[in-house]
Amino acid sequence: MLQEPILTGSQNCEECPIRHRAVCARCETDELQRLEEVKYYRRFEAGQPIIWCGDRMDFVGSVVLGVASLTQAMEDGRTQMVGLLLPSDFVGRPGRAVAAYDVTATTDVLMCCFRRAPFEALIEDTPHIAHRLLEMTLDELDAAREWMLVLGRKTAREKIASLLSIIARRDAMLHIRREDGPVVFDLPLTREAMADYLGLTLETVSRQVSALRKDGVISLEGKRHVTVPDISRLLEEAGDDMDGGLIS
Amino acid sequence: MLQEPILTGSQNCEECPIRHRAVCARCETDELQRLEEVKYYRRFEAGQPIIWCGDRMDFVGSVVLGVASLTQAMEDGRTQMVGLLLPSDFVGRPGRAVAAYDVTATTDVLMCCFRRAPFEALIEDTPHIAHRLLEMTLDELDAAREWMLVLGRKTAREKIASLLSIIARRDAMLHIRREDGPVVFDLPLTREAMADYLGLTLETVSRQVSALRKDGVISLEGKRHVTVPDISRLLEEAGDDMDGGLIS
DNA sequence: CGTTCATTTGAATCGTATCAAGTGTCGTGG
DNA sequence: CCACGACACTTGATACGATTCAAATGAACG
Repeated sequence: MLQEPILTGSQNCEECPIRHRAVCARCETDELQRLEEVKYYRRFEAGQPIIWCGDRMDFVGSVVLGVASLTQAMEDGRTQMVGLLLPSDFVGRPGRAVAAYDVTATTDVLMCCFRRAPFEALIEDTPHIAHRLLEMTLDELDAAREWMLVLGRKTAREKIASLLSIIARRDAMLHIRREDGPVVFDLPLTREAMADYLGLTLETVSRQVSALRKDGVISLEGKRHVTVPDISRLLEEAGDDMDGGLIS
Repeated sequence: MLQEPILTGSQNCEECPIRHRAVCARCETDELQRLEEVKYYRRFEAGQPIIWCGDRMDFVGSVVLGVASLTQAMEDGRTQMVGLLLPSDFVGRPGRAVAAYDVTATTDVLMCCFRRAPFEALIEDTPHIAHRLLEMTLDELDAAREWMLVLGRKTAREKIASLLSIIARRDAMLHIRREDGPVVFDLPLTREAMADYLGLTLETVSRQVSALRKDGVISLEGKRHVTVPDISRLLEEAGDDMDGGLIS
């Protein structure tokens, strides 16, 4: 398991892959310097916990590389994913010392961490950071609400199609691609994680993925590599009618 | 329908019932004055739309009195409530000109509105407002995530118990009451609104409310007035084990 | 008194969960 | 090189919970 992928933290903010999307996006050079003083990098292997619910948090930070998940659990073991953390997403809540959710590395993850106390002080007197954080929080709230519609009202098949759409859309934002060609991506989630995301069992996830494959909505190579020949067909299956618009 | 209840907008912020919980909570007197310059009141009758999804928004604002709901709809009519707006809750997203959700008055509602453009300018140079808005948005995000667990993983009975707990908890925050006495409140929602909140049908809501009544978890006078003899019993039914703690 | 609307209740159906078994792939150790 | 277990995933049979469709009840109002 001691592969060393691209996870070497660039110490330099200017070259950081999330420089223009993370909480620091709007910072000027001098503001970045103040951030760098309280920042450090941490790596987590796929499957490893990043934070346990109830733990004291001595840092907040950004996902730089990889995928992490925010989950909530009931005592009897039922769990629900409540956030999918992709590169540039923020972890932790300023002003809160104790974690409210479990955070787990879904793939190998590189986090850019800020010591909590000095970061909170920075928020107070750096409007560029506070503003960006507000903007990001509003975006997350919108995402959470879209997700609520999925959880509350969509069928299993629609839920799977919705999840695939979300991942496809994100991928479309990163890798530039032709307008109407097939979309190709790797699922960063196991069937179980997909189930926790969608409020289903892993068996139902498996069945519905197979069904979408049989119906030609997607095709698979291996278990994780997905090709979507016609993205608007997938969106139709998801029950959304935002036709075509990959860039939200 | 032309009842005129307590919905007379106090023009004076100092006497406003949500003065210390709304977006203006942290404002100093001079900051309040700048807000007052761009503020006006609007009333909405129960059942009336406040904003339609896709509408241009020329204001943002706070719910002062009453209950409103934020809902998302699919083309085929399925709808999911994604926010329950109580007094002091904020409506609208600074920086966004077009409404993303339908907003409907569930009861009679009094809103304190701010013209959008000047309000956005105020955010820029009034850290007290920006900060409070961030704090409120983070709270809403937490609420949305708790709700996602309810939608994704709880049974119909647990969903109803969860909703009643949430309303009971809110009521406990407003009306001071003895530590361990019975909790009494009015449901501000119809069975259909409850169903839209919980991702159920109204028939299932009705059945589960009846079941909780038969099992002595709650008692009803009329359809809407609820008495909870033992709040910890209700929390147990909700599947939460936050025992007793009414104040979160 | 009749209409309307919210709610309740009943019976049948359907979708997803549950329980159980089986497949395929990978890495390890004999 | 093959047997082994571990793990992720698939598939099947059955059970159960919530939906659907339908009808009945009750309160509010003109």
